[in-house]
Amino acid sequence: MGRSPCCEKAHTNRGAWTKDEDARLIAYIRAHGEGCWRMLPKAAGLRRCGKSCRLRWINYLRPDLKRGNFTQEEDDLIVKIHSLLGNRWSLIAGKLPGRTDNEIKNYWNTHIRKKLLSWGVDPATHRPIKIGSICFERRREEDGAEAQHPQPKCPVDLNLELCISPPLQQATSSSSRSVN
DNA sequence: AAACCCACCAACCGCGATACA
DNA sequence: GTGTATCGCGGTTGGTGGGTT
Repeated sequence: MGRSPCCEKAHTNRGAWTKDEDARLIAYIRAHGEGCWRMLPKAAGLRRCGKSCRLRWINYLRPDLKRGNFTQEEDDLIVKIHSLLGNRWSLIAGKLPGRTDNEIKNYWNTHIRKKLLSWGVDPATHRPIKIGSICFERRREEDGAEAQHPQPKCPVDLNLELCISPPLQQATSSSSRSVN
């Protein structure tokens, strides 16, 4: 048995939100607060599914959101936390006030991922990329590509070695993890 | 000026987790 | 203990704008 859809697609708007829809959503949440996303669209007079309302609020309309470019500090922090937690975007977002998981995920995929790859670092493991048994960086030296197209170097102070913070006994006795 | 390419990002989709009857 | 509804997360898609040919 398949999962039932979260909403009746035939009677809901899809795609980009209009100013009027944004205004209705903001007004409703200011008056009633967040929560019960399932009921919200009907109560707010929106032809959207609750999921869509929640996403729009969290990723775009929340008043505490910090818009604009990521700072170098945020950039470094994302890389460091990602090396510990992997693609746990909501957890990473929790360490970056004013940033959303979606925003960080997009930033990772469009900026940081490419930057790490250009350094010869695997974005998934945060370890030097190896091709077969040959290290990526060594290959570059061997084929002379480095001389013709010098690559940016990984910052010295950015520790990309995997470093799981919980002590060994915690790692074996508990699955809960925290980053501070 | 037009066509094409690419990067960015808002939004959607599917699924696991959780709450509740 | 089980089934259902809802929430929240992560992966992916698609529209748009800017740059290049």
